[in-house]
Amino acid sequence: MKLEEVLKTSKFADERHKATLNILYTAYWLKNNFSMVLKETGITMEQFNVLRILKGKHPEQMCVKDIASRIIEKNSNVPRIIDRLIVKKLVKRTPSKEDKRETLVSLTDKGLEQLEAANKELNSMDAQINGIDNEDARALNELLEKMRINETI
Amino acid sequence: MKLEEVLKTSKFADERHKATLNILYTAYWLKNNFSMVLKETGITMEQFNVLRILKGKHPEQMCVKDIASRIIEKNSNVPRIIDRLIVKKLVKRTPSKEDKRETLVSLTDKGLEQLEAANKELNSMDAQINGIDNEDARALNELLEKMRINETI
DNA sequence: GTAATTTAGATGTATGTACATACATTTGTG
DNA sequence: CACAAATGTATGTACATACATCTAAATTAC
Repeated sequence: MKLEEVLKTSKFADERHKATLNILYTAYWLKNNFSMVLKETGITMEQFNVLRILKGKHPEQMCVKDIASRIIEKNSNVPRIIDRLIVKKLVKRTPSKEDKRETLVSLTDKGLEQLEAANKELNSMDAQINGIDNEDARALNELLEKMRINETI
Repeated sequence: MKLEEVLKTSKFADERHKATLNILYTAYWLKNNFSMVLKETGITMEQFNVLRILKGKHPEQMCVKDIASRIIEKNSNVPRIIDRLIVKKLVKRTPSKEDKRETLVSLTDKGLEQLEAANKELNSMDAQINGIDNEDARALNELLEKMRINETI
């Protein structure tokens, strides 16, 4: 769907302005689709992201700071996301012995299980709704990284 | 900056998967930059968006539903964003006479003034941080709209 | 070796999102 | 006209974000 239809307006100053809004809307659209699928498994997208990051080191532990550095939304409050994952018994949290300031977090068996179930569903959803192939995706990645050329954050 | 550096990982299943994360991150990056500029004027990006939409009809009024249909994040709670703009005296809200269910909202002078000041600063920020030209932007818009080919929301 | 600084994480507050629900008003249908 | 359904808006709750501040622990500077 064209952005003009989505936002019921055609008042874009130029293609650059439209691209900015288009990225914001596409991210919203992606998040919405992901969230719908994840809802069935009872976790939010932010919680899924933390589980996904933990899987990268599984069965080892990661400290909160390491998780935070790999998360997309850098301002996320990782300790609070972990709180909710603990309640659901998807991760466990233990104080570090080397550095007593740190908290170490790792996936539980249940967490790994739920993550893999969620991944399966997300992949099949993505295959259905995402209309680009790997070649398009490569071009898209180049353009996005070109846009962020003056990385300020 | 490459996404690999941003997320401190290179574990992308393929270019499509990377593109998904790249869009999410670029939207986050855009929002963050916009928010930083808007912070000086004391409004959030969501509040700015409502002001921007109202300006499209200024000095006429818009009902809440019309505002909601033009906003990017369709699940936003527009009445509550308006609440906060009222407190800051940037918009005013009056009950509709034609349809007593509706609430009509319009920019105040102060609202218009703040909006234009914010726009000036946002444009100069965009010129500094956004590394694409209009031709790139056109390609980007095409790819994003191709991605959303199976619009489900 | 102790004070100052930095770092890791937790927590409080304001704002926003996602979603369910409530309520008044309008519209459609017999 | 009556009454069910749809519509426009507001509100409550759980979760998340943005950001400031706090505590404890580690690092550094002198």
